[in-house]
Amino acid sequence: MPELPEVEVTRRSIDEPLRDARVLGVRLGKPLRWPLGCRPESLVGARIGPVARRGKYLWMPMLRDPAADAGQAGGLLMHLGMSGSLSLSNLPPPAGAHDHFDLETSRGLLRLTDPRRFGAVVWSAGLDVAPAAGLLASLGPEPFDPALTPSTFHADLHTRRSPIKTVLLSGEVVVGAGNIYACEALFRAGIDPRLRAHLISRPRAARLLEAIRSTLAQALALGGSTLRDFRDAHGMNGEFQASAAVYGREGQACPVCGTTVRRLVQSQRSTYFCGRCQRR
DNA sequence: AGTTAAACCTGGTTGC
DNA sequence: TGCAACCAGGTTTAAC
Repeated sequence: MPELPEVEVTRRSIDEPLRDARVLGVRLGKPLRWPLGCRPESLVGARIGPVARRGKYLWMPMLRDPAADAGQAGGLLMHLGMSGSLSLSNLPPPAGAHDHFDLETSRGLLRLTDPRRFGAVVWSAGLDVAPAAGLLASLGPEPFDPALTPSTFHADLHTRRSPIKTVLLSGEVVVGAGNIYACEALFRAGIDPRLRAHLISRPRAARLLEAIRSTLAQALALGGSTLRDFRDAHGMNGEFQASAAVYGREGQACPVCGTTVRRLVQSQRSTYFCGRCQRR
């Protein structure tokens, strides 16, 4: 479910409601991708700081007041995997079969529901995202980072020989575009997803960067994409999927030229594209 | 070293 | 109706 827009929508839906909330308890369900990395009880008493995002990861600071608090300061690095979503509620229903992490706080219960359990909640000591860098080390720049320019983007693409679709999915050149938005951005940029990244010209790289930004920005404004089950922490679904030109539309007419949208498999993921609008 | 397959899981949909 | 096969928003790990 969650690419950058969905994760950011989620972040915005929990940041303010949980600000300065106290952790009252933790409940763990089945194992997620990685172990929590600390005793669940050790989180009790912490104060939740501003929730941040890096790529598709969320960072929730667990602050301590040194005066009368022996607990360790750090934070929780959270990932929604393929099927995860967070919900925040004052009257939560009993934990279901797919509810694998509950953070009981003074401002409601934050719950991670994740049927496939590709998601994660990992403790990391330290007050910033950076120390949790083990998992974040290979991430490329944020799509809206001003330091990411057509020049740097083009230079990075120039070092990759894989198909551009695969390179975008790797998140090593720019983070945030998953399968839906990589397909949509390539469509908007008029680039064939099979084109090897290093062969992309400077002007086309500039156009692709702009397409990635406009696609992610539009998705964010529409609350993300809800293909099956994505919801923000208040239960609101996204609306971007209705705006998708090619994703999930194999066999349908391209909205621009009418050519039949095709599907192919790259890196074991479906790629949707228009063979006429998108060129090598 | 760089690129590609396999793996982690569950559930919904499709087709015989 | 039953059951096998395939599909799904991600990312690490192992293998060419």
